[in-house]
Amino acid sequence: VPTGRAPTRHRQSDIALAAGVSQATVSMVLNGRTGKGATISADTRDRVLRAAADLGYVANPAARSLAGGRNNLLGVFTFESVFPAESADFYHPFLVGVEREAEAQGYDLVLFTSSAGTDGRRRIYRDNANRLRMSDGCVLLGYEEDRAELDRLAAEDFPFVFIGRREVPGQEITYVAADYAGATCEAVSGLAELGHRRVAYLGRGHPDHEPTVDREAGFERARVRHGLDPDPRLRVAMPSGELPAAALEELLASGVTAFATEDDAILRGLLDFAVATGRQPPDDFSVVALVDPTPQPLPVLRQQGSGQLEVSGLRVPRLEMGAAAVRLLDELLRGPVDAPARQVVLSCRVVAGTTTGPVPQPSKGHS
Amino acid sequence: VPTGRAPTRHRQSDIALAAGVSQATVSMVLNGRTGKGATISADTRDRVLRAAADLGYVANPAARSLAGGRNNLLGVFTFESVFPAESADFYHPFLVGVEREAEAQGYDLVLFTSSAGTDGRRRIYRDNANRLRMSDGCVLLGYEEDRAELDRLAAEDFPFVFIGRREVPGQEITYVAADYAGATCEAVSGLAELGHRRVAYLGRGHPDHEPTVDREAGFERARVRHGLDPDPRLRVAMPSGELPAAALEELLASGVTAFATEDDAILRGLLDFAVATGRQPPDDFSVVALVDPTPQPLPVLRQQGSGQLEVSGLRVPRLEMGAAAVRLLDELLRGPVDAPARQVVLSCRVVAGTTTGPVPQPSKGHS
DNA sequence: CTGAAAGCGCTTACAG
DNA sequence: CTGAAAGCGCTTACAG
Repeated sequence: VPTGRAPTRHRQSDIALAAGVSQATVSMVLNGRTGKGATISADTRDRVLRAAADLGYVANPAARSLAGGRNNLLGVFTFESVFPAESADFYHPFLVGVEREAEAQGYDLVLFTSSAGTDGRRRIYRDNANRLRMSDGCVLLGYEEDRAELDRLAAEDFPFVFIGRREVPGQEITYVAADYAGATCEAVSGLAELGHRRVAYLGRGHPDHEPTVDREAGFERARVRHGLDPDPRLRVAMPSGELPAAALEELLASGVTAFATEDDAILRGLLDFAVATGRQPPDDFSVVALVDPTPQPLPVLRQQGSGQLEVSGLRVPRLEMGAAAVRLLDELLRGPVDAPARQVVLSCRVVAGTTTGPVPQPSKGHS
Repeated sequence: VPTGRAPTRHRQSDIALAAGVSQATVSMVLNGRTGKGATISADTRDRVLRAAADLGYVANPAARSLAGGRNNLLGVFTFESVFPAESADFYHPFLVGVEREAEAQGYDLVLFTSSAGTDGRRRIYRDNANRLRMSDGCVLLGYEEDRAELDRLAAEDFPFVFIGRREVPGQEITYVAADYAGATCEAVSGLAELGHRRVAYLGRGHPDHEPTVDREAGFERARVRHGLDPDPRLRVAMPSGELPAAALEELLASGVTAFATEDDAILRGLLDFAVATGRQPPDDFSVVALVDPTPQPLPVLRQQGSGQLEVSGLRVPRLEMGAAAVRLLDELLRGPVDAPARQVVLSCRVVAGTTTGPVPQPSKGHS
């Protein structure tokens, strides 16, 4: 006998009593059930409805979902150690997209905030249990995902959608990704069309990370297509996100006229370098960013001409990706259990901003 | 017989089978039950725990809460029509506070995104059900709350905490509020100490809204304390948030030297008026804002001296309020069912910014 | 057209 | 120390 706090609430059996029908009939009326050879006389209907109104009846959602099997709850899980509820966070727009589409589809959202591990990283599996199962299905995101956890999750039959391309060995998983390869190719092609021939790729050099692989592939595609300099020294791996000024000077001295930056930290490092050395894109070199600059103020450049600094490069459709993830998850939940995994790839906008321009006049001879 | 995809999910009876015990024992072990004359042998405990881990067991939250147990799920509900996941939203910092404290306390969060009504307003009661009951308890927020719904919720015995002071007739509810009265008094007293005697209160004029009542009470306290002009025309009610320039001109002509603005729209309207008429706080009049200006750029004033424009006035401790709400809710959930409602009031910081200064020299005689 | 019954997955007295 | 049983409030075949 539970000690619950519920005694004040009425249940279907109370209505049934008041209306002089069975509890099952109350359920049917309240849910507007019709087909299945079940019809309710108008009279009964009215009595039930009136009794329900009189008693201020409210269905117990827990009981409802227990009986019906579904929660109407979509999970949101991120591997990032800080839940991206901060504004100006890179992940925030994904969440906004998820939330809007969840609203449109009539789902509530569970934010798995409880699962921070001792190291500050979030974990799916805690005490050897998968808390995501609290929800009907889950949207996952985060750059630094834990592959072991992801592999284990993929091995279960729990429905989930990753935001971002991720490959799990031996499994097909459902994801919604940005077309980093295509957009990078487009952005770098833009540089080539401006005349740039020695373009440096400044990246983290994570060879196992799909988003990096995609950008590098797009870069290579543009390089081949436009006959850009294949010099391997132009592929700069900077795992910490920092590159010494000396190395940048060396690249410039070697004839590099444009940079593609893989992430925000690298972009900012490059702009800081420009400020520190009195340089100015696009006069001294061009820059394309391979991901949106975050809204934090950018380093102020020497003189920004008439208008604002607008970084050239990709714009990841984060809102749309979040919304698409929810739609995919919804399809997963509605479809048959054995439906195949699906992959959706959304195009990025490529912006011609104020950080790209023609090849600067070489100070030293360079054809 | 439900058609769901649930059969893959393990339940306590599966563990019981695997561990060779009864389902009830599994429940006890999993819930760490001890007292009540119920003890479990270490051996049984281990077997159950191991089986649960092997099967990746996770409790069904609906079943748990139906049976009177707990979910570890805290709800977040806002009456605002757009869920405040947008950055730069007034409500966003509340949510960040809620989320951080939820993480600290080990709760997951349910965002009730599904409950948008046809009019775009969110509703607690939909399809005759209180969906909040999906969670163990709920944090509510939103300026334009629906009193009928709030009253109905208060009449139930569902645990919730409102962020903001709200009074429900005949009920004590638990809330965490900002001390608008005290902070408004402090801010207006600051004006008085600068010599202002005719201070206008620009508000929405919602006499039933507690935050408005509190600010007006604080204003009145300061007025009496400092012998400010009691002229009732200085209490300006502008329900739409807009006041015609002519009315502002009239106030200034009548000798008003300072304004207290109740919300962000009114503040911006006043600053726009200043820009449009070539005026400049604090040279031509002083302004204190009775709520934080949102991060959107403010109207650019004629000349902002050496530094930035910083609006004088209150700073609502929104993060702290969100966190406090979760702590209150946690106490409600841990405490006895009949524990009394609690009210927590947090102080606001009062900032002396760049929009307040000494009384301008009167253009027309005015003592 | 409506009722009796089973069952969703749990928690909690209550017997052993 | 552990099991059998009741019950939380619903939905849904299945009989009438």
